[in-house]
Amino acid sequence: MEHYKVGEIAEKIGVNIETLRYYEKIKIMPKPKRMESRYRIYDELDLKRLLFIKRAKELGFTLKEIKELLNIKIESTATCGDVKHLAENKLTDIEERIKDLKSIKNVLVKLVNQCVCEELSTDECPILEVIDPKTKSLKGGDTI
Amino acid sequence: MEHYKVGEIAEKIGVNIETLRYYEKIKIMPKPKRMESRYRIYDELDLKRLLFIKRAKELGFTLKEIKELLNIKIESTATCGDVKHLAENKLTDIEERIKDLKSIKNVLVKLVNQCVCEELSTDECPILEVIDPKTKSLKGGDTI
DNA sequence: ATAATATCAGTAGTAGAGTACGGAGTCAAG
DNA sequence: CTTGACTCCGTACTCTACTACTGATATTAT
Repeated sequence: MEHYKVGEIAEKIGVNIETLRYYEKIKIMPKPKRMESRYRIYDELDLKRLLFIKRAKELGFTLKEIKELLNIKIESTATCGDVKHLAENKLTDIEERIKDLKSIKNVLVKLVNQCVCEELSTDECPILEVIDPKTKSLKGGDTI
Repeated sequence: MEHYKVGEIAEKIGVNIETLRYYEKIKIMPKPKRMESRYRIYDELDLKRLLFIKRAKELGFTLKEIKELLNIKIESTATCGDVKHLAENKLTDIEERIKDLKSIKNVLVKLVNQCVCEELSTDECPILEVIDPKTKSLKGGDTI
């Protein structure tokens, strides 16, 4: 099994070393094993976890939410049904994100293909039409 | 045309009044018209813009990026070709977001349908497999 | 007309997510 | 066996995106 020192893994995923210590502190990353010198050692699983965290952040999840996503299966206190229920909520959230991103994408596609930029009055920005006002905010609902 | 006072529109979209003043300050929202009393007045277009900002934020865009998205068509200094080029980059970014969200979605669907939570060892978290490490980070590229 | 409520502008404070700094211990090359 | 690079830990600082507070006007309800 590959293993890395903190500087190596930081380099590999493109984050600051301090970020790794920070993730450890807020418990989104587990405490890594240590060498005799107390240097941290990371493995492939840590690498995967960090890549997931990085991308999920870019996709708009908070570290708190990412922690929940990563812990979905470990919640041994919850019944399988509970976990299922919560996973379903995350799923709904993600489906809505995909839907809205697709709407934005469509507008950009039109913009790129037709190059309509000159033809639009300053007042009508096509991108404003993509969000359906009927979509209610789901904030404050269930969390996993 | 409908119009709203700051408190009304804040209520309508579910943000703090101060947030509206903040958005005005950082110029992501235009300066609104005023009543004789100097009270701000917002209209339907402002409402749409604010809904877009709110949702785009939830989708992981920064206010800076959202500003760029909203200004894509107004950049009259840029040639149509430039705008097109930049819109294409945004498009690529969004397509990748959709792709990765779909991967996460698939894992959650499996989780929900098969309720595999009990069957997995603590070590193997299915969600960690969704991000393809070959995907390079595109940070620092073009911005609009 | 007057109390309660809303808005004004400016400034200060907060939460989340890092990022930097400093002095000490560790390792690897010359 | 020392010099330079790496890592350790704790603490302090930064940046983004708000959020709160204040004392002064403005509007609205009774």
